[in-house]
Amino acid sequence: MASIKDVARRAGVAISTVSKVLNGYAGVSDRTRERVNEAIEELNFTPNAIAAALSSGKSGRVAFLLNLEEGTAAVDEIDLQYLAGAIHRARELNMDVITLFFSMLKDKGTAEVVNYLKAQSIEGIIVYGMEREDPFWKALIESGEFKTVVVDAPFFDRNTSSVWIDQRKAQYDVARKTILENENCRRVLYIAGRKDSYVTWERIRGIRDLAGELDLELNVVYGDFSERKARELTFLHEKETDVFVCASDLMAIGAMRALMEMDVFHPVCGFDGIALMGYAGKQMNTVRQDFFRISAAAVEEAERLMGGAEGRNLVLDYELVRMKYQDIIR
Amino acid sequence: MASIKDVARRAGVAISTVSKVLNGYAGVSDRTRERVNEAIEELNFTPNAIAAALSSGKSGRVAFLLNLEEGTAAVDEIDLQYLAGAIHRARELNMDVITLFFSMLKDKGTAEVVNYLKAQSIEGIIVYGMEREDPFWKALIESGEFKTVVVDAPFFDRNTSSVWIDQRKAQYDVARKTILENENCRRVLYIAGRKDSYVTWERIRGIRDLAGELDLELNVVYGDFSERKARELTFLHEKETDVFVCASDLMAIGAMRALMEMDVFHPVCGFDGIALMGYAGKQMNTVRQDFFRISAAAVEEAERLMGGAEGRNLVLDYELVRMKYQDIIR
DNA sequence: CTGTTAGCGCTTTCAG
DNA sequence: CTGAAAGCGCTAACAG
Repeated sequence: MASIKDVARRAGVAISTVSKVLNGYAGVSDRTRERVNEAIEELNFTPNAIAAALSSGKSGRVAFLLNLEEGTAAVDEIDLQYLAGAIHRARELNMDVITLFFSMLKDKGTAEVVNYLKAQSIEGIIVYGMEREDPFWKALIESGEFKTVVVDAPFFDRNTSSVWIDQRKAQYDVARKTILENENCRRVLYIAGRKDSYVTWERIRGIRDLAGELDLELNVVYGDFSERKARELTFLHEKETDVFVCASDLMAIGAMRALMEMDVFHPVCGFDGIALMGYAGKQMNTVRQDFFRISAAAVEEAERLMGGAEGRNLVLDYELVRMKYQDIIR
Repeated sequence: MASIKDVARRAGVAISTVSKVLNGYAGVSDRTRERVNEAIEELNFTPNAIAAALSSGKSGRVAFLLNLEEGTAAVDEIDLQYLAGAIHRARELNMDVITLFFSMLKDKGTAEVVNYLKAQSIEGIIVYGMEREDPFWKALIESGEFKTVVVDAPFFDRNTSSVWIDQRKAQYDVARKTILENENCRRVLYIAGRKDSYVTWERIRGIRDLAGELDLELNVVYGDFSERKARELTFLHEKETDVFVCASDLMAIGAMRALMEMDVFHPVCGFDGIALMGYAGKQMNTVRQDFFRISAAAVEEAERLMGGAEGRNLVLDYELVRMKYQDIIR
């Protein structure tokens, strides 16, 4: 591989000049810049990212921390979209993302993890699906060692940003749409997610807003994001329920299956907009979160923080959609 | 962060000695080694991986190249297991894996990609799902610039290894089991995968072996790993078929759905062992490939190659299983 | 605007 | 067995 030295020699300039050109710094005459670019071209030179990182002390490396649960197809889809979004955007921004699994770290102490990440020259962390009370993350964030972007949890400070959609409003919207589209929807069963999840609470607030506004009879139960549990809860509460509002598509599928088995109809709505939903064999309203874009935004936000910006709460928008059967093609 | 210098000073030795201890080289007395280790301990020192990489010219970095197709839940599951396996093993081996998507590279020329990877100090590549005639990979591999591990394709040379299960035998086994467990299975519809996929041909050889041995009437059709196509093919051929042997679980699901819709029974068997299979609502035999382990093996193999070993063909084993309904939990 | 120079933290000869 | 010293390829003052 050609090095910056070769380029400098070829262009007849000093390596610092080449460096300036490479990094787009001012203070290089057009003619010199041109000659350098020519030399770069001719030598097919690409700067060595590792050397640049060591020298500048800036690696542009972000750890992408996934909290993989037991292999579940729906979650796989979401996680993989998160990953794809992050990797694509990172590539565009010339950053490195190092994918890690939470399970690889959680049994270690904060100090050890901080050490590991610093040894890897990781400057930023992107965390998905943080839980309400998560001492591990809290400690890591509060160590102040890393720029952190938290996806789907409202945690931000000087060097931490949060990125998510307005869960409360989204839940309100999708439920409202579903209820207004159908007759006789006074009695709502709200199948919420896991209690320890931040989004769960936001979404509950959304359905509560709606219940207050439309004077609905609201029953909140917890399905823990499980299809099976949602199915069971649906059987259990069918008699006293008009409409089933679910905090995830997977649970909505569970609810719809139960209804199909009982051979009764009630409107159901979901949340997320996963492709797997098609398996319910019906249509339903849902909130389409663009995980790819959310994740891309998280990477951008990480870059912003690494550039010295202050943390903030970044709220992205969402879409209400009616999902139909989708063929699953491999 | 403490540096090697701090450790050296604290232990009262030279940094080169510390380096030797860090890398487990011989030629350090026990007493010195001990003192160094103490100092490391006390300073909570972890060597800077970037500096080590720059200095030694060995980054231990592997690009993990996923060929994501249009988001399909079943593939998501497989890809994520591949990814998880690779990342875990890499962490254990103290390697870095950089996840990349094929789609990010395929529109670039080989030279450009080689350059990019080298700039990132990537020494090894792990490729999944290479196709039969893939000029891009062929060129990349033949550039000889990287140690390559090819998963699920029989491509190996001096610095390329292939890792996979014996697809031919696995297909033979699972079909044999299914046929022997059931009566009247003389007429076999084999729903193969994509023609451009290596595994497709191996699996076809497997079913051919069996057809020859048991004197079956074999009809091979191509379902392209698509559930929908398998479903259509099943409708089309039901009359003249006794047993449906599918080259993937997803296609097996498609076949089973068609049979359920026609309200007829025929044995069906699949391939892969994905969890999604439960959605068929029935049981079926399948080949369980442990994607996690395959991927871990691929990473190990990459390390072996980077250590100077020669490429080889590594064949892992598999399991025949009868999959049942699995709850999908988020 | 351009070039010189001193590192970044570690590895790796090579003398002692 | 131990230590001094020369880089790895690049960045970033700092002189000119």
